[in-house]
Amino acid sequence: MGHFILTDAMKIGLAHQDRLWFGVLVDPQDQLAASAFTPRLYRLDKYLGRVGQKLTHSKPRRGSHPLAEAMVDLYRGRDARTHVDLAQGITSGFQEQVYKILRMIPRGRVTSYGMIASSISSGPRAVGNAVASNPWSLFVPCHRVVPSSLTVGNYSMNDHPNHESSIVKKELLKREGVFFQQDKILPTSLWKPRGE
DNA sequence: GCTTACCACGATG
DNA sequence: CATCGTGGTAAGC
Repeated sequence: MGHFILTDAMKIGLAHQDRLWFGVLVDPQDQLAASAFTPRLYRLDKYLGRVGQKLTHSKPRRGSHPLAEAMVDLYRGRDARTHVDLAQGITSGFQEQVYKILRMIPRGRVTSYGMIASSISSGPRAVGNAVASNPWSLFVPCHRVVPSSLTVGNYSMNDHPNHESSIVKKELLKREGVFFQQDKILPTSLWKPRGE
């Protein structure tokens, strides 16, 4: 039986965004099965509930969990924990390859879909697909992937990508120390994955 | 099983 | 701006 943990509403200091909900799904071995944050509570419920249902066949419950706190810390730009146990075997092999690279992107830096693709001999759209279905929001930093144009690009937050989400992505990157000039990221902040 | 439509992309003109 | 190539997925036969 798994745990579906939902944290309290958070108020955060963005101009266009006055609150966010954070939640994590933790398996019986205390490994992180999924994490999500969104302005719409029902989306969080829906997403984490669905993953939980698939994984555990049991009703998740609400409560508190240190990982949820860690998630909020990450959101606020603090590096709470250096290591988090991620549940294994819930993503495809290709996704694993991509997520492994995401976890190497240093704080304060970004990389591009295309650069990841060439480092694993794949295509940028395929990488986009994988990045978009990252189950471990914030813990696996998919927000550090941007288009080759060095604009912030899209971010879905378990919804269709939209403007609000892109603002969140941009604020996250700024807080992590990525350099912007207007809406463009400076090339200094670009990090290149090592080839295979 | 196979086919197709859909994409958080990229290169080109 | 438009268009096309592209690889991986999931949903539909």
